Amino acid sequence: MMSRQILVTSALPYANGPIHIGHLVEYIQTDIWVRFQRLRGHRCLYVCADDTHGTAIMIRARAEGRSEEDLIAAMSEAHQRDFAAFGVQFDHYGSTHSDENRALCGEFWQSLRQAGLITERAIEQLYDPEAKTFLADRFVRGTCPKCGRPDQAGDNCTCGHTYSPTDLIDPKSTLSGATPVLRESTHLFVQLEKLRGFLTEWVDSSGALQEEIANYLKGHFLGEELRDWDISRPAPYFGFEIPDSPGNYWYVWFDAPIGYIASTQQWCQANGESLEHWWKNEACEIHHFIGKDITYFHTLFWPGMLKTAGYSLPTKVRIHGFLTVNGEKMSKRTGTFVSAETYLKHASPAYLRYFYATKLTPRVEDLDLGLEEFAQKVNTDLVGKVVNLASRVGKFAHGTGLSPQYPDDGGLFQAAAEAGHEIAQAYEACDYARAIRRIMELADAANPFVEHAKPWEMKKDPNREAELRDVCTVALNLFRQLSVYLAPVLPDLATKCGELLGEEITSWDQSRQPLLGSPVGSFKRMMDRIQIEDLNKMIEESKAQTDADTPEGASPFDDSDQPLKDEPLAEEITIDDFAKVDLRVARVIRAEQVPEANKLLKLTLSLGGEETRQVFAGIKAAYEPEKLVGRLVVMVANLKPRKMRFGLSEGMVTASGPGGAEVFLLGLDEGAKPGQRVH
RNA sequence: GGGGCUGUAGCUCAGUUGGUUAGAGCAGGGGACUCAUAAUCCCUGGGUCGCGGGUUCGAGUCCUGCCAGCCCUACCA
Repeated sequence: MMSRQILVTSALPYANGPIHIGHLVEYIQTDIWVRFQRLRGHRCLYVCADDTHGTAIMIRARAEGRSEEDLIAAMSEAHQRDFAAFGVQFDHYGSTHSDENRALCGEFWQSLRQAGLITERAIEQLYDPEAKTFLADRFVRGTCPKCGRPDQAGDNCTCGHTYSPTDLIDPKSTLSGATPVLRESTHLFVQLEKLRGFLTEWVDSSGALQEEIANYLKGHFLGEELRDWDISRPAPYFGFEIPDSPGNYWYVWFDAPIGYIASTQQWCQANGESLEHWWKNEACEIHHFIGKDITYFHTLFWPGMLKTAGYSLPTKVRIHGFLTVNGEKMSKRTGTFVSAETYLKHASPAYLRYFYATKLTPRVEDLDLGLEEFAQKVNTDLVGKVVNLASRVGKFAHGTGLSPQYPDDGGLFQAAAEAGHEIAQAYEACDYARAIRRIMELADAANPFVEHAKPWEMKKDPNREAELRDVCTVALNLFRQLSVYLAPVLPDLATKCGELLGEEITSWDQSRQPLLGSPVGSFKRMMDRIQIEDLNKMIEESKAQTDADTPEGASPFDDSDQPLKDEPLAEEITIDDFAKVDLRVARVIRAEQVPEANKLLKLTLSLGGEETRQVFAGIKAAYEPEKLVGRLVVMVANLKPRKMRFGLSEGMVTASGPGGAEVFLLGLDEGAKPGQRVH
């Protein structure tokens, strides 16, 4: 087999927070791939770095009263410690805040200038006069211009409306509380449209992208004119100042991917290699592992930049989905937002590596960590099947050693050796789920062999020692094959296997030849079962950390303060004001879909007797019409009727919640009668 | 509304270019064993392959319409 030269990257984690189990999907996925390539004898360089620039870092450093450099150094250390603990082995871990990166950014910039891709224009942006900084959308809050809700984010409201922060009524800076002013500044843009020909061709036929991603890009971006990419930010900004545009800085997404190259360069300098050999060499493959959220930076801007600057284009951009826990988005409130550090206190990194491997496919699908499934899979597959194989003959084998010739095992070893091709293909294609499935089939075939051979009976008969040794030889060699195949995922298990059998596992080909005639070390427990209680404790601890972040404490209920933050209390009113609103108990007597409406249901409400009202309610995503019929609701009965596209709405049904599927109708206790007023 | 993806046993998923009675693991039920971390082994129940059309001698697999879910994006309130 020809040895390949491969450069691999994972996305650069942002230096604004700790690594959590969601990040780890990607780093574990990448690390498995890298270890696999090395086991196959390929030359593989794995580089990464902290992504350190941008307003968020600047703000956080200020808030903590220290320099940005100080903050990012501490973060980098924490990140690297977490990665190391999970067995993620980089050849080099750099930082985008490095001299090498600054120089490379300058080089890319020059190329873009020379290619005539840079343009300038003035844009208006909100500016915080107290904090003396321009405000990114998320640092502005104000009243929604559409629905009038106060304290909404800079780019969209909980009502679903999207707008520009300059449209907000009464905007406030979240940094200082000051009222931002509109200020004009010059921004620099990359005219991506000029690269359309190249990008279309690359997306279509380079083979670098998963099919669904290529479809998405073609349907979504390349279908219309590509917008200019705003690539600069005015001072103050933590980043690199643009040499030929004083007072302006490269936007963090310009220098972040260049950080891949800068980090490689640092490694090259330390190891006496040339950067060109890795980044301007057709023989060198380049693989980027990223999450779906940063797809378009890596599949449009980045190839465009590389092409313009004369660097190699990615061989593959391998995009994965997000992590969900117990079927839901990770959330601090439910304790499923687990940091790497917290995880490590409760469970072994090997478990997570294995579980992720069983779930990872080449598709851009979200991956669910069901805690029950997690524990069950690790306990059954790894402890019950794989390690058990060694565990059950370990004691016998220590006495006998391995047979000088490989005994008849009914073809098990041979079959497993042949399965190696298929397993390798699956690893190569990032289809770890498939690889693991095949490996577990082998483990499933191995245990019955021991069962039927009954080594424990042989042990009792001194005349059968040779037979016993043969059984051990088979079981341990099958175990060794599994360890080789699992080595990319479980390097520690491979190490322990190597120690037990006296030969380190360093190559995939070790799965093809049995180990014979050598002594066997004393068996040591290789892996423990997960206790589900440990995982529960992990969740509890994560939850507790969140509570600690929001002091108040001592409440027996752990309701979040977020709803109140999202929608603060309205101004005081008198009882007479309240009396103007006529709230009535009503019974839903009909509930229908409105075919043309996305969010609305058409309700017919009875106020008792013959009195009915037709009301359109935005609760389609939250309620099925059939289940509403018959129930009591509270309606605003004296609201001025409103003509809507679908008909007249003669009132309003009361409910809480931000909208969408999270809408909760007000209910009534037993005994209430339609038509009764709510006081 | 537009785009992308998904929909196969209770759960997690496999089903290669369409080809015999649709598979695995786990969970469930029954039994066996004791070397092993209440591990293992044997047997076993369970599916109108989201729904409807079409192409075909033959469709989970191809085409089409619809439904549901997730994501992106827009609009409407």
